[in-house]
Amino acid sequence: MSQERIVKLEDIRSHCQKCSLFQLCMPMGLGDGDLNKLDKIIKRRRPVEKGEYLYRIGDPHRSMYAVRAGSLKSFTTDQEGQEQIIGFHLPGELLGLDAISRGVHSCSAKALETVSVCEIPYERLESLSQEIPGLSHHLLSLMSEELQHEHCHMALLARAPVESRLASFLVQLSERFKDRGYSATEFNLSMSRNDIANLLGMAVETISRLFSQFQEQHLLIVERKHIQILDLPQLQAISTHCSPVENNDEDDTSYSAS
Amino acid sequence: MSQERIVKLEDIRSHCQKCSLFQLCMPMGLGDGDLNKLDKIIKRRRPVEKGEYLYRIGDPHRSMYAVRAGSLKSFTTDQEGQEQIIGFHLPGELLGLDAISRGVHSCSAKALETVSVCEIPYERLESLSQEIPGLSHHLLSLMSEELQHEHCHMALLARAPVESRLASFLVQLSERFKDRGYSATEFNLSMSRNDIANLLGMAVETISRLFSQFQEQHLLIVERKHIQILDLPQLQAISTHCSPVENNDEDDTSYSAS
DNA sequence: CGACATGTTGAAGCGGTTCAAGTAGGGTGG
DNA sequence: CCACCCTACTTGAACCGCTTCAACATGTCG
Repeated sequence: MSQERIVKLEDIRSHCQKCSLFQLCMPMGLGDGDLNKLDKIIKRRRPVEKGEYLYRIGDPHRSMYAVRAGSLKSFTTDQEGQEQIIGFHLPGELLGLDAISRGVHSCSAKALETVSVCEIPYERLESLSQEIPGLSHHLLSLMSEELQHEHCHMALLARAPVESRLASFLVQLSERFKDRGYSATEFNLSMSRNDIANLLGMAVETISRLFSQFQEQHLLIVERKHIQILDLPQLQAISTHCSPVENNDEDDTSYSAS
Repeated sequence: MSQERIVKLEDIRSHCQKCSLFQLCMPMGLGDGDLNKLDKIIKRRRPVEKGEYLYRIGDPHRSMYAVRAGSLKSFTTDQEGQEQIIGFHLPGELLGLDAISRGVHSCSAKALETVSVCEIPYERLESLSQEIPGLSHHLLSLMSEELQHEHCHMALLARAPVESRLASFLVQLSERFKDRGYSATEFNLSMSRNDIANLLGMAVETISRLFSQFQEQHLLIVERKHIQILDLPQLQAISTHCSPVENNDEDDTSYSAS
């Protein structure tokens, strides 16, 4: 059993470096010792099936999660039970950063397909922050990135015409897939048209029409969930970029964890 | 000179407890020693005049700010220079939490009127986090609250009709003023109609029409910048609340800084 | 195979924008 | 102090982008 435990840790570590927790661990340049410490607090969970919740609004769970495989949607619910999708989470991305202030989740997370995640308890992560300098800064950094992204999305919802919204969505997906080593021009949508429409603040029918329109313009080929982007530059031209600050790809490297 | 310094610290501390940094310091139950440590890293700045920037997109400034008096707007700028307002900042509120990930500000902050702020350098705040347990958690908590608020705003932009948007905006302002000891039903708007329209993703003309409409419905009295709310319950009914999770007013008290 | 969810396409309607004109403050210079 | 201007705001009317409604098509799953 002791041996089984060791094997499991090895397994997690290799996964961390390759995918899920990459952005959580690597930018800080953790040593082997630190990586071990982090490994030890990570819980595994049984896979979450399509349609099941990872957590719901109001759940007291004090954890954050890293997606290992599959995808999820985050959404809030208004007084009438209407859901508003905040975003989608692909493999290698983190979620659950919203729950810190009140100790309860302020949005729900539902699996779009079978999902496997690593669970990282806040409390243990926070006490670990005392031991690993830079971890705390990194958490703040992650949240600030999320804030930044939501600022862009707000600009999209407030000002952009529908074509720009869908184009932005597709370009952004493309970039995320590319960053994770997948094709930037060919991928499957794990979410329904309804979910896309909800995220972008428009009607489902409009999404359909736009996909058809984009196809007629030879910007992409769409067949149900499958997307093949033919003219990424043109899609980028249609989309709206909110931040004129160019990504200098430095990320956190300029900050030396003291 | 040493005496002058002491007086200044006393001054800051009294200010912190009363207004600006209240939400930053108090929820953690800082002792006198800790409060002194915090006081020491806070810089004063000369007042920022109306129309001047506290910081701009791309500025490398690694600080966060607490508003002592006056108000500001935060906004991003898209490729065509069009601004999208993220939010307004009233006395006692913090801003600049966006700049952590890249080390540069991802939005600009401009004074709507003469503003005085306290500046808190990140780096010194972070090193202070090592000394004061709970400070780091509190920063995360503040950011997560901001995320939560933006989720609501996204739902507003994506789904709500214009009446709900303006009503929500007014109700929210009312609550913020109330929380700070001002009247919940009578206040002055420091921002222009244009800025409100921008924040809520609509045309200036629509804002004007809605103010007139609300006045005809005896929900409020508006005279230029001055707002007097007559029927707050009705305004709340018109507005949309995104989170069904009731504010239990516990805030951070349930979390005992270990 | 049938039933139900999901997606597509067309046509009508409307909420909110855009355009245009007019009003009111607030600041400046004579 | 008034005349002036300029910006902020208001109000009306036409227009249009997108939604809504309706019908149909296509998968998908029991």
